[in-house]
Amino acid sequence: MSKITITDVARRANVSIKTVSRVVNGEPNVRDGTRERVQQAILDLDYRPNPSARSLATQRSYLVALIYDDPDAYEAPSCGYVVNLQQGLLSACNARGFDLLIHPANYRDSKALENIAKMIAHARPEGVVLAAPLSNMPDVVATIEDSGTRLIRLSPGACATGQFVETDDAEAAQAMTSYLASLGHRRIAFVRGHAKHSAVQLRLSGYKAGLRASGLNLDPALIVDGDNSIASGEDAAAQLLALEQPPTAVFAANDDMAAGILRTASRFGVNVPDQLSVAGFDDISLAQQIYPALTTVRQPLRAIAYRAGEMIIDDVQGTHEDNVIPAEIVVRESTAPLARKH
Amino acid sequence: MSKITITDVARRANVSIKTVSRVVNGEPNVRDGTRERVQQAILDLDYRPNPSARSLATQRSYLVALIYDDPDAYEAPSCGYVVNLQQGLLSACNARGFDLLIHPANYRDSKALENIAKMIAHARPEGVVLAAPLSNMPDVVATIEDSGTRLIRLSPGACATGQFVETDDAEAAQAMTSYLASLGHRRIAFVRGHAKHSAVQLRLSGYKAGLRASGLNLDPALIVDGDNSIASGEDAAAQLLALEQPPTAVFAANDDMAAGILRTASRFGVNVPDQLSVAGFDDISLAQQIYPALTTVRQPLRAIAYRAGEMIIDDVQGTHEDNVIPAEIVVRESTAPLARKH
DNA sequence: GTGAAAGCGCTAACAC
DNA sequence: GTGTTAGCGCTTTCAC
Repeated sequence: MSKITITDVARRANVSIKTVSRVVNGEPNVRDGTRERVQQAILDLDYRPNPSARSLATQRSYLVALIYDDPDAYEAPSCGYVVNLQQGLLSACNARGFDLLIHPANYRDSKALENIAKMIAHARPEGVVLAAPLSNMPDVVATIEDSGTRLIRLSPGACATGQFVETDDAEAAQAMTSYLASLGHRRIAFVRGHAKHSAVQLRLSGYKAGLRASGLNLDPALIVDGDNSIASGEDAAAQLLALEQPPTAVFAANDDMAAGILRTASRFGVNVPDQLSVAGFDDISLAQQIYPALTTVRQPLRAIAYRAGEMIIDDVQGTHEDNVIPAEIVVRESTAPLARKH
Repeated sequence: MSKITITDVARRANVSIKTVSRVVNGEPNVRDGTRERVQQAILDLDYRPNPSARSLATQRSYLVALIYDDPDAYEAPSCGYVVNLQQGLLSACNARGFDLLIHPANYRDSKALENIAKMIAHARPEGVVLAAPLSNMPDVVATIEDSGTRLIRLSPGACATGQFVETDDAEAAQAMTSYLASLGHRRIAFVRGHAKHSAVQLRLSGYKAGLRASGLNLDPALIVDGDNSIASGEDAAAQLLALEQPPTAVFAANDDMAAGILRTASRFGVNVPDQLSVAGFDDISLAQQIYPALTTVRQPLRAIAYRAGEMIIDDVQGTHEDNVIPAEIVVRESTAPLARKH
């Protein structure tokens, strides 16, 4: 409990408290010599500005809040999502002397909106980062906006108004397709996801763009439907492997379906990746637990959250492009260069 | 940004700000009528005390910090641990008007201690909750104690000095053993974990106590060594199933070994749980992902963290017993009543 | 029971 | 360049 105040520093450096304040806040209009004297006094005394006093005087909280869907904690998958966002946002905050408030909101709870409003009214964060899928929910968005707090939404999907940060699913799918093509594959299949998922359409068009960019023709027989489940991946693979000219690579619109493809391949005695390359999307934890470990697309969650933090704290808007963070391709064991024909 | 201050409320209720302060803080010496008038004014105006002003005046921060080992975020297992602790602590904090500060510390980083000290000096939390395994590290503990902040350690293991909250591994192992006995099993084997792990000894003695409590004799042939790995679980199971009188239930000192036992059983054509019941310890995410899903012991992380929060905020010590939270037995598919002999 | 006044540690506005 | 003086919104004496 350092009881050292700005007055102590001022006395020791033989200046007024205002000058100390200037030095602490890096304001101009301080002679170099004075500045150094003050800095020395700060070091000597191990002075730390009192954040409450500062907040009170500036009418600012130096706080950012992260609101996310309350992960029903014993389920692992969503935990990774949350923890990554926390870390990314935390680095942005700490680098700027801000603190982070976390607020898990259970949207199935009727009091969720009330709790959010209460938290904002109580802690008065300078901005709120709203994670998906909450970022898609109009009432949640409205609640935060009504509070007058700055709001950055993460991957808001279709209704992308206001400020947001996201990854471009189409671009990522294109990159993965191009990656598969770069391995020499010419017959690259695509397994679509559930039609309702808005990202699905983007991933499909990214696949098409990837083919085009790689100078490959689109063969409609190589595009099959799935519904995001493992089972549908199994079915899709069975269908594809039964083709007269089966694909040498399959890109599934999510990891679960890719896992299903792996299963079918194993059942058909098709070796992955030697005879068939398989790629997924999302990088769920399953992706590295199955064998062969799945090559997939990963959202750069930390970078996304970091960017959101910057936007709030540095009060920047950024061009649309600044706020679309490219996804990463994670190459694991399920993809390999096309085997040469004999 | 509610700009309503205590003065506004005082004016509307025709009292002095001190009286409003009394009402807000539930202090005595306010006539009932006055109190009601003030409360009505607070509601009418939607008044929220300014936390910074309060902190400044009271010299308190109304903050609790949670320090945990920085989960290398893309690995799921540790995420669940962290998120559960956060949630438990958060509920304790929110219920008391406190906020939670999270501080992931990477102990492999040479600046970790410095960062912890910096966080404490900057934010001045009223207490720190230190999660395992950091709670075992003398330098981390010393850094926090030097700051003068109140410290509660979680599962500190051997060196349990000062205040801490933990689960009793021995008691939990005893409960699981008794549970297996209650299913009718008389030959219950135990697979020990890595000798270096301090909890291992406790789990073994809990097993022994469980047998005793259930009126079963200890058969040394039913206690085999493992090293906490899946492979060692496979070996142990092979050894146990080869016995003249094999066990009808196996309790492994951790989930990984239990998973290994499941594998061997499948290889031997032994059906789990019909012919063999298998139980683990820890409830790692793998436990519910494998088939059959594993019956296991789970640390009540939320309850532990909640208790730690209480200790800090309510400034209670609690008896040793209050601070030992019993683990939960999670019954899934890998255990069943002993099949009757024909 | 209630209120007036002082002060928590800082920044902002304005002198000098 | 530097210092003086008021607050920021609350709690805390201590008087009434």
